[in-house]
Amino acid sequence: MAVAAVPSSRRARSNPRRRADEIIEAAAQVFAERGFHGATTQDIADVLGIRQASLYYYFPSKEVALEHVCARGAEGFLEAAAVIAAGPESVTEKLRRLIIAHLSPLLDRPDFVRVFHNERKHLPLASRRRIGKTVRAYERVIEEVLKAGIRNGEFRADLDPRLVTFGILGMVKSVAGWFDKEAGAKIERIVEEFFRLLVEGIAAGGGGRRPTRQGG
Amino acid sequence: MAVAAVPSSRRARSNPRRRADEIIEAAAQVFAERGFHGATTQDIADVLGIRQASLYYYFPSKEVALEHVCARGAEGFLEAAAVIAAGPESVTEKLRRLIIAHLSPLLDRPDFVRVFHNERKHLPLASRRRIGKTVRAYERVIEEVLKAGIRNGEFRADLDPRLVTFGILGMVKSVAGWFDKEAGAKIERIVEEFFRLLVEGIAAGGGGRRPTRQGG
Amino acid sequence: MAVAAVPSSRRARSNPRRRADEIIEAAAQVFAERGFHGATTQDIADVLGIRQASLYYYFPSKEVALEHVCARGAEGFLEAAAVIAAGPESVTEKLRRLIIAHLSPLLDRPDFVRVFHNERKHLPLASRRRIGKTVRAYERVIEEVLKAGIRNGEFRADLDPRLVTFGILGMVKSVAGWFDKEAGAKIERIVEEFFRLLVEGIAAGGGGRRPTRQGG
Amino acid sequence: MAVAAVPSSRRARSNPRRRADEIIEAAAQVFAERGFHGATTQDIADVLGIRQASLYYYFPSKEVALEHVCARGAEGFLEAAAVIAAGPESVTEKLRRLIIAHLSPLLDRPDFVRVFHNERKHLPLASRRRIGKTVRAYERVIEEVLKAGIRNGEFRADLDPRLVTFGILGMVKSVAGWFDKEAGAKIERIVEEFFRLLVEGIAAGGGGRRPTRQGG
DNA sequence: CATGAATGAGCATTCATTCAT
DNA sequence: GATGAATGAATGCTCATTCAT
Repeated sequence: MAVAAVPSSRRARSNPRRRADEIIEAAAQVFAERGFHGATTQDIADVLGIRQASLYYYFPSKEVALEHVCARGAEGFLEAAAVIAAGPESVTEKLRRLIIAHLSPLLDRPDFVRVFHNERKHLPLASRRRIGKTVRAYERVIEEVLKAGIRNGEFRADLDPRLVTFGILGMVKSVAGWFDKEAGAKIERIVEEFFRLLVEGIAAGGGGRRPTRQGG
Repeated sequence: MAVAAVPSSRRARSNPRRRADEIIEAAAQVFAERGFHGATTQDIADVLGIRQASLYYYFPSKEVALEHVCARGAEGFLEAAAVIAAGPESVTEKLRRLIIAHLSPLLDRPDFVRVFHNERKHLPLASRRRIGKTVRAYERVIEEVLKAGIRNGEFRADLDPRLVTFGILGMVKSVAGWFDKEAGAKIERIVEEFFRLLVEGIAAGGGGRRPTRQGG
Repeated sequence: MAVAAVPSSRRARSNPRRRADEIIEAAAQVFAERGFHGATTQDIADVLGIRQASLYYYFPSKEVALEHVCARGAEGFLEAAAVIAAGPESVTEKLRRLIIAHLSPLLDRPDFVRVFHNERKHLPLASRRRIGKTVRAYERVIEEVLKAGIRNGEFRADLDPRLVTFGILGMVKSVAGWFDKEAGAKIERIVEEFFRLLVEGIAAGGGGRRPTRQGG
Repeated sequence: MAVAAVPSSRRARSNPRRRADEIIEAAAQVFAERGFHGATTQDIADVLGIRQASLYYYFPSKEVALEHVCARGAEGFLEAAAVIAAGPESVTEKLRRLIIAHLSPLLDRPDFVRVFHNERKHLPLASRRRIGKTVRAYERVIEEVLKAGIRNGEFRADLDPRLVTFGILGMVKSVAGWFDKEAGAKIERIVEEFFRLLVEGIAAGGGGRRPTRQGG
């Protein structure tokens, strides 16, 4: 699952496709670390050990590099979620799978996902709009799962599906910010923890206990 | 907590202290919108209707402006949380209050909070370290509340306090990203929804129910 | 003939209006010498003894500088020609005046005129179109004078007004290319020579003589 | 004089000499359209449908390409003019033939001629000097014809041969600038019109009428 | 207080050119 | 013959910052 770790390829025979991907990968890394506007094309070139001008053999502008990075960062999210939503499982199980699907990409392309989350606002208008539509479609998929759960009684009837969608995504998205630091924490543990937190809540023991304003 | 409603102040005789605050406020607005490196001092000057060079009468560098913005964005978080944590209420109620305390600043200085969250990584090393310590202290306060809840039986015994802390903060922090769009949604509704989500979970009926891998 | 228009200037500091004009003047000089694309902004700065970046305080792009230069290079041509065309003189005299009017600007702003002639094709589409209209209007003014001359019998009846217009303009325009080298040659001499060449032709004796294909 | 009708030659086995000529032809086209410094080697390659690097198989530098283009643009002018000047015809007829000789190359290699006229100033010093000598020799040939005409009484005695040479060349050269637009206008018409304009002048009817300053 | 003018440092981008294949 | 890959050297332009007034 880990990236094949293609050596920076000094030898004559590197696949050109691979080379272009390496460039974008370096861009992802640098954009993730310093932000789009905080990163220079020189930084990207330094990662690759090539001259700055050489970058432009592979992509025509820094902005286009960002588009590529964001595209790969967003890749598959909507499709995976749609497949899960269309499945036969209980909504509770679907929720678990959605969390897994949301977090998995962080394992093999964390920088891409981070850049997609944090730097997509710097995309040129056209691609920003396009990607915005995908994001909203993604949110809608989750919202629909929540609604289905409410309808079939698996989830609380008084849930605000939209707000809860944002809450779930916020919680899960935050993982991108600290996943490196906590690299030891297996992603499965995180998934399980968040899944139970979302389904059962924090409260201990017996059932329908309503937390009261004044508490115990 | 109420918005100070400082009129954009075109008057000649405004308190110099106030004027300096206006500058920082404009910086916060622009940094929030375009990011630190994506924003220019010209952008800030434009918001204020003054010349770019005039900014330097009030702060010595763009970086220092970011420090001011982040400082005000982080202001009070730790103290407020510490006060809540030290209070006599149940940990469940403390959790509710912590959420309120976390979200309130968004009401009167949303740009500052956003910049603090998203741009603090561009701070010079010294202040980044300082602010990092505060953040970790803040996280620890919450973690301790969770641990206390586990100890006294209010919270599930198998909770990972650190992971759940991150989850809660992630969920709550995400509000900063969409609060504008959902301006209609009263902050109280959001607090209530997230509070219940965290305490009770999403599942209907008895909280004790263990969600199973294969679900319904 | 030089533009006076010196409004109240400040102290030792030169009038900002003047300064901006100086920049454009340097640009004209450099564009005339090396062509638009052959000239660098550094070249312009060198002429002025300032740093290259300082140019951008006065104009936003090299292209805009070219627009200014061309604008001043084209300035007044159409108006002057229209005034002459509308005058009471004979068309023959009008022709003489048109030649004078065409050449005079070379005396006080030769570089501007040259750049207008040779580099206008490098203008951005919008201003190129605008200036193209002016040029065609200018040509039409001359063409109309020729037609009037044909109608009233001052000029040969079998003249092709359009072709002759181009011929006249071509002849007169060529002066821009060698005026420097021949600086000794007074402009009045050139005007007179070209005027007579155009009106009487080269042939000695009776103008009515038809040159024959086999000549002599 | 007829266009060689070189098919754009996609075939692999074209004569290498021919191929090199095609490269230069493409260069001429692009230099004519955008100017030497405004044209890129990529532009030239695009015209040919080959890669940019491939150009360097045929010529060692862009500057050398310009030398070739200018050389072909200037080719034959001096020789043709010298032959005409040495002929037995009347100077009037010689003038007509000189005009024809000057304009003919525009028919089969207009881009070369244009580049020679407009871009020769960007040639490296050595070839610029060489070509400058040819040009001056060419001008001298014409000047001598004029002088001969003055001496033998065919031309007006008060003509300034040098100035009139420039005037004639300017008028005739200008054709290069608008020949495309007026492609309908047969070159013969232009020659005839300019020839009569130069010999007889614009004025109608009876002979030695001196145009007066105040005219009709 | 504020600004006009200027600039140093840097940045994205271009482009002619090289060279191994 | 031709090209893919790469690069050195600009080039136009931006921007935070300075400073005399």
